[in-house]
Amino acid sequence: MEKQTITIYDVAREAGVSMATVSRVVNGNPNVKPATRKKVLEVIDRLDYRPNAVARGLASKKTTTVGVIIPDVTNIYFSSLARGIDDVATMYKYNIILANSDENGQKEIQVLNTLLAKQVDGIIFMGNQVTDSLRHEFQRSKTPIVLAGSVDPKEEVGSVNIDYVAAIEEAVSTLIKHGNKKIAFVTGNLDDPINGMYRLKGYKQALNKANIDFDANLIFETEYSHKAGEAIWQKVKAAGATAAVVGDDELAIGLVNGATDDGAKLPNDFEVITSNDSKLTEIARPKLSSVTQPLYDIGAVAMRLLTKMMNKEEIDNETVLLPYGIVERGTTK
Amino acid sequence: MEKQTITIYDVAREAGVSMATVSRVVNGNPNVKPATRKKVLEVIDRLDYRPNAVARGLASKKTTTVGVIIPDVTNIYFSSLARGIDDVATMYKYNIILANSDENGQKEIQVLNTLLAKQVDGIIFMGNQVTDSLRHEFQRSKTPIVLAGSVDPKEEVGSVNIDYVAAIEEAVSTLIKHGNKKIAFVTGNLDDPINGMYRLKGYKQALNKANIDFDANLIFETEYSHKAGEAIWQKVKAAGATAAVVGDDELAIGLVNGATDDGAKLPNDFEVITSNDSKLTEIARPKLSSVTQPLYDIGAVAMRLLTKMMNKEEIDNETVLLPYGIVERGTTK
DNA sequence: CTGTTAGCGCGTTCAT
DNA sequence: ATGAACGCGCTAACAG
Repeated sequence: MEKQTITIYDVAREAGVSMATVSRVVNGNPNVKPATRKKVLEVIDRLDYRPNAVARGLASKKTTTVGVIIPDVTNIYFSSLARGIDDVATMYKYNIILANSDENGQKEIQVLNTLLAKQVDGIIFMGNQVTDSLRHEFQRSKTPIVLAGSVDPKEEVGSVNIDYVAAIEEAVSTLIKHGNKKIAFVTGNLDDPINGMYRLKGYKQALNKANIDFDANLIFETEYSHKAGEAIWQKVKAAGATAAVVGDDELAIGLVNGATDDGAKLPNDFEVITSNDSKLTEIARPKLSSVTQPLYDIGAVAMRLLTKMMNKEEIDNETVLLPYGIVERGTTK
Repeated sequence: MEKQTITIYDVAREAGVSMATVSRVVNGNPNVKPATRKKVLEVIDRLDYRPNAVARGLASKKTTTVGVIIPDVTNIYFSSLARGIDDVATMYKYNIILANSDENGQKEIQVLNTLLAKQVDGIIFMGNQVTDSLRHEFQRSKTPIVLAGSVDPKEEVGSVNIDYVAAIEEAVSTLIKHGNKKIAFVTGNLDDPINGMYRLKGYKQALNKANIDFDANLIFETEYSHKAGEAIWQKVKAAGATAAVVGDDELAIGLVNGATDDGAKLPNDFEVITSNDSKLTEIARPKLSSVTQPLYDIGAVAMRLLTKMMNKEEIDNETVLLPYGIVERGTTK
């Protein structure tokens, strides 16, 4: 199994120079006479030499690869972020090791450890919550980490997000303005601070400003899936809600479909505003009104931030908030 | 920047044994006296030692990571395959380097090269077509490669797919049985053999068996997006088609939405059968009838096949076809 | 069962 | 501008 074993040494010998010189031209070190550079380049080309990144990694202590922990690539919200991450990673000559965690705490720290063992230069984490054990692992490794579309209430690690509190407050206020008094809050795991702390807080604030009492029966915690959305419609309806803010697009479509299949006419009989503005919102019928957030950019900016950290550059702000908005499409009056 | 630099040497010294012994216990080599194993393990735990995978890779010439070239993670079809790939990769202790290619030939070979430079143990390729330059790169590296949901007409590289010819023939036949005579064939790039060769062949065969003349005006080549589907509806309609087989779910939903928004009632006014049976088919309204194919499994089996190749096991069949089917949901009578 | 000794392929001083 | 030599952390024979 002699895998392509042309080393820097072969090139050096063939070109009549030393390994050091070859290394220099490969790494673009200017201290090489143009003539010899040309000669070396030529040999490299002729021998079809390809630098071994592993050896390089060992010697330089840099792998030019970053780890990305993602709950599930199959979820359009996360895959959109991932795309942004990969694009700017590529832009900065990094590669991505992608690992699905299913938001399972144990898998997460497991994966984190193998990522660190592989000497990734940095890590981007997407997931429900930064548990203490996870934070512990983060800290004992000096590897830079940034959260994308995920939040650490203690703000001990860099992150890029939107202002979830304000976004949901605005969404709920919009619904209130449309005349709704009983607005369901349908979302995923409330252990995720994005749901249980921020979004819920925004929800309550909007209610408060409108002098509407908070009703715990209007809070629905479920999973991010179309099926879960369909299933929860009856409960939402039974609770007397006339509208809902939903934490995930797929879930929202499920709810909308559940309502529609049940004979409800949206948006007149029921209104919904979802949270991620993924492409699903335009695919659904009626199209989903939504909080807008720049998914691709969240990933892209997170990766950009990470490059700065890996590069030990000065960083003005470890936690960046990107702008959000509200678009009203077919599920609001 | 003293990154956690506890080496195998530190452990050896601290435990009063040689590096070799430490290496043995770390790698589960049975030739170690239980007592010393225990001692070493204890030191490893106390020192919080983590084997450096890069050094290991250099020494063993195995990185336990495989490269995955994907057109776009954001496309549910591919991300479904990716999920299957990652899951079995994890199962076999591999990690995945994920790289988006946008089906851009140049990016593909570019990415392929950096993957090889990083010494991945294997590669899974998803993409339109295996161009000659790509095949050239494949061959000059002795690295195992398998295609997932992608096809190489020359069958020179392993792959896992479904029988696209038969699947589409069956889909079209179903449409014909429903009384349709003018059936549009709406798909992506015809340069992709899956579209231009296999699916198209199945389409023609079905027509042929029903004695329906092939009409080139019913062939629509576009891109895999919802928008493209909406846009092409008017053309499909103008061509007089009463039904369509579509090569991508997002594209199909676009077509369906385009028709519906235009006042058509599906499935009575128009029928459509899509090709991937991704979760989008259940999300859309009406739900999409579809060729079914085990997306997750295609990825999983591809990865499994790759592990065998990396392991130099005997392989009975380099190109495996998984079963497909047809489900009729809301877009067929 | 355990220790010694070579590399793996490349980056990086330190001389020259 | 270029070369010699050492080391990155670990695996893999080979002895013992």
